[in-house]
Amino acid sequence: MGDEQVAAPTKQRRISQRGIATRERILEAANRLMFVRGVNATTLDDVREASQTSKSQLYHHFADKQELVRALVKYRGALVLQRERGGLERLRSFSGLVRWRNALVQANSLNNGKYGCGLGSMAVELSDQDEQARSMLLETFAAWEKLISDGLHRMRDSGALRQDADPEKLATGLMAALQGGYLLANAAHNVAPMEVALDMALEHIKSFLSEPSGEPTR
Amino acid sequence: MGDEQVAAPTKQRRISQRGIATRERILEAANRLMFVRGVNATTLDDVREASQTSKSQLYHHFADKQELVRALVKYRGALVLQRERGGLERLRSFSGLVRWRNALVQANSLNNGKYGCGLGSMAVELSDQDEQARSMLLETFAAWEKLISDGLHRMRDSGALRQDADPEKLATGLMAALQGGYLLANAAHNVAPMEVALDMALEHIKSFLSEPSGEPTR
DNA sequence: CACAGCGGGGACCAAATAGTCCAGGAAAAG
DNA sequence: CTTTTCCTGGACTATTTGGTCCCCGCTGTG
Repeated sequence: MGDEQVAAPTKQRRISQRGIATRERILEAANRLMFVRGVNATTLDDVREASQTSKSQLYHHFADKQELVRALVKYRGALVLQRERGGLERLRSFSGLVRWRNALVQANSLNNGKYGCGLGSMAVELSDQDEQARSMLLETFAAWEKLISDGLHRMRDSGALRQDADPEKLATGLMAALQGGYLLANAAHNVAPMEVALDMALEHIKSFLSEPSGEPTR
Repeated sequence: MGDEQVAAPTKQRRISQRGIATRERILEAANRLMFVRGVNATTLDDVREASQTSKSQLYHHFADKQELVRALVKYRGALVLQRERGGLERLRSFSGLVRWRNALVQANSLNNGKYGCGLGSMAVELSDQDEQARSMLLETFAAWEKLISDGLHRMRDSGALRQDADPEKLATGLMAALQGGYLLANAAHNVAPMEVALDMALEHIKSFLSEPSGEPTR
């Protein structure tokens, strides 16, 4: 009867700069810790200590641990996609793919193959445990693969790749090789298997390159 | 001074049939539960309940959770290797590889891609957490890859594969594609990415098959 | 049948860990 | 400057979970 609220005001909470910074600090700490120890093996107390915050802040910014983890999935996904956009957005040639491969290998070799892929390891840990996290990770993988397949499409359009190349499948295969490579490298504490895996995938893509000159073999 | 024991009697515990059966029951339950929920997300109470045993039995047969997990790594590794030996021991042709691929895909499609590889998911969860488990998993992966590379060696020796094929690298690439495929299939709850990944790896191996007739292209 | 030692049930304990609360301080709005 | 709302510190609670203990039963052996 009284003043009904039209177009619900959403109870918009004011948010201060300091609050944003704290939230960011928590996420950043969770990101680091859960990268090296895994999600389930990291406690909120670890995060609290590493982020120099207190319990109440954790629960002020995140409803519970699950929410923190989900926020981390989003956070890490954004990081990876941003990084990958840099390396793949202008991909137009096979040598660009090789450079991309080298960058990933070099980054992973800095920790001797340890820890694996920030996205892949979360996918393994969370897929059977948090449906929402799984679906976010799935989307992120899709976006990542799309960065690759878009590049491959450009290569096909420019004639570098043959018409019978399937950019989507090639991208999926490359992503699988990358993730499998991360996994084996992590188990071996050695980046070598990841190199072999990526090289296999690149070799496979190479087999779809147009003949530089001369008529096709068949 | 007194009666020093020569050649320590090892305090050999008698072990009854019933004891063996209980231990097996525990391992089998842990295997099932940790396969679907993950290792860290499975509690000892879950295992106790699922195996119809009691706390004291768990600790009678395993020193602590870590030991149980390590025993599971061994147990599961033995299962996988046994299964794979069946499919790979007589591998002599490319079509054999295809059959092997189909069997894996079909098995995984029964759960819509969920849960991933029993070995791979443990590798992700444990590699950064239990050095001993990691090294056992590493050995198991090596043995698994060797089953593959042995088959490829046979194919090369028989002339099916060209001399410039590198069985070890091909096996590593195939294993990475498999593991990456499992991972993506798990995230997607769909076996399709695993198929694409395995097909890529098989296609790559195919490119090393000897020309059935006619002279080599180059 | 008696005895030794393994196997088992389940209560109990202790530590770790998630989650709550409230008072006080900082920052934005009026 | 005053008021309101947000942000923070940190003590406190509840629950989960790994791990211990004790006592009894079973089983095989002499």
